[in-house]
Amino acid sequence: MPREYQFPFELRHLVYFREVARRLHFRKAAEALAIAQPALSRQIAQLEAALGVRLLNRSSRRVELTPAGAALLERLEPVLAALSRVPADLKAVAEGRVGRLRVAFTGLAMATVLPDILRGFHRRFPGIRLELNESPTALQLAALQAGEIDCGFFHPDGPSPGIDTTLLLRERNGVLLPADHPLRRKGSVRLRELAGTPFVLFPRANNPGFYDRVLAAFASSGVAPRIAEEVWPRSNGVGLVRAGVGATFVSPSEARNLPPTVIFRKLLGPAPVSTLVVGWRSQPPPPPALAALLDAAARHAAG
Amino acid sequence: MPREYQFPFELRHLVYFREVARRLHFRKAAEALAIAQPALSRQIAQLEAALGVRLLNRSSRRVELTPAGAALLERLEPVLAALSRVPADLKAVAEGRVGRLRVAFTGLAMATVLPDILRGFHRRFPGIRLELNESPTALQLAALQAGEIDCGFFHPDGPSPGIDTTLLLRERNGVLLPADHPLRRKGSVRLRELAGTPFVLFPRANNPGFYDRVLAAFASSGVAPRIAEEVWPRSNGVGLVRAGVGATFVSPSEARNLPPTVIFRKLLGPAPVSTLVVGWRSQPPPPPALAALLDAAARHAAG
DNA sequence: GGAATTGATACTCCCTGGGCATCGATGATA
DNA sequence: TATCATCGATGCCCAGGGAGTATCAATTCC
Repeated sequence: MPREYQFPFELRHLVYFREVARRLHFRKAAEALAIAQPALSRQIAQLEAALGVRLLNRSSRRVELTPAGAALLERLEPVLAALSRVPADLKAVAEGRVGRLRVAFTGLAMATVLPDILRGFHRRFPGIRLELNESPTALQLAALQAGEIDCGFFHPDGPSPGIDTTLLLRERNGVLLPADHPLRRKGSVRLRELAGTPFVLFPRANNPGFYDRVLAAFASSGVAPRIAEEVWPRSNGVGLVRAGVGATFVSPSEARNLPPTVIFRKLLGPAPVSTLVVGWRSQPPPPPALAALLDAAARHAAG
Repeated sequence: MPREYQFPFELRHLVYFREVARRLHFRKAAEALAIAQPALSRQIAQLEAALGVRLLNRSSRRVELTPAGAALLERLEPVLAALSRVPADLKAVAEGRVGRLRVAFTGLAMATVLPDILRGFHRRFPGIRLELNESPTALQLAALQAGEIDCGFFHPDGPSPGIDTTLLLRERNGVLLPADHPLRRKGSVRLRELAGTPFVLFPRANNPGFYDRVLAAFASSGVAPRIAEEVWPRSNGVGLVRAGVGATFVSPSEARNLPPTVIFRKLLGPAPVSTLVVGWRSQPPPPPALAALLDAAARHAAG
């Protein structure tokens, strides 16, 4: 009997028993298992002793299952089948062929680079299930630290300890104006010209770095911003602009995917700068599936 | 690494790994497993080598699961849980507390003793699932020999090799007459008085012993039977009698459960005798669940 | 910077699984 | 009916390897 940690038997006993129970013949089963018949007899006897139950009625001419033996065989089949798949499955997980990635992103990420990155990644790694959740930068950083997500697409406000990042996007923002805005005829505008225009921004806590860059741009233009609304996620800001509530800031990449019911104009002079990175825990090093996604992101940024 | 019969690991490795994966702490896991920490480290290393995959990232201060380790833990939980139930389940099967019995019976058995036997048995062994199938005697004997049923309630025609039986019922049959039969006023009749009455019998092959006893009873009464129909199962014969097709033979026990739309009369003089037994394979000896059913049947016959 | 804690390693012991030879039992065959 | 072949069980031995003890190297905390 094996040392008892929890089970009074070992996988060996179960596999041996299954072979005997299938063939109802010790010698043939032993041959199939590539062991000698006495060894098999002893292992079966051990298993019976460990369970305190007779599994096989055997004369020297016939071997047959007891009800308990039949019940054991029945229960064993699915268990052993599941275990036999484990090695190949784990290899696939380790190599990144199958698995799961928890990915967080901001609205800007989804409006710009993320769809392309995911499309290419999913084509090359169809076995990886992505769990995508929109989330503001601050929450993404906390979730990364806590190990709740594997990577995030966010807008960094300086470096974070233990988090590595790759820059994906760094763009001077332009402004998004309602279709009936007085400056709609101009090809580009200056912040100073927008002194009287109400702006749609977002809660500072969700991305303090960019929020402060917005205020800094206003300040260096010598105007004070009129903040009409704060809205989150940012994608809803476009609707407010279309509704004529005010203007807002968007990056050129984002503007390309907006309908012509709103007007995008480049900013001359001071302008807030959006940065988008993908970030992940530096320790432990990214497992293969994550490494593949990060690689896809980096190549998208470069190409 | 264990000798490779099929799996590159043993249950021990899996249980050890689960403990470490749950606690993320080798020393505490070793303590819980009641082994020394070095032994645990080595078994985990072996498991990783066998799978060709790193399961845990460990520094001397932190232990964490790799994606492959997380996948393994996920797959292990249900498997180990299923295996941990096996010993108790098999014990229950071996003791006859749970299980399955395949029981065949004839119409007469169901019309007489079987319901009582089953009611008592099921109350005392609620864990035993009964699979009940009506089947003629000859088929029951073949099914017993082939191991397709565990016991049968049938009408033996002499002893069968390898089959043990217990007598449950041995009754002189009476006759079942249509309500408008000329002899309906008599309290009992003789076969000789039924010379002109057509009879509803059954295919001889389904119970040749009883069939021949019927013919013998007619012969010793000096009359030749008029056979109107042969029908199977026998319960349908009652319907034909009620329809006025003819008379048939039934045992007094069976007659007690028949509606007053047909008339049962005892037979004086020669009469066929019905015997009902429960039979089972003599080798191997009946497992507990079957033994309990056989015991219930025997006690019903005695009591 | 020292101390404590953690997982890994070196070495040893001995338990136990496996092989070989053989036995007793059971049908098959002549 | 006597012989033979085949089956599973048993006795004996060997060696592989699992577990224990002592110790090491690395990391973190005070």
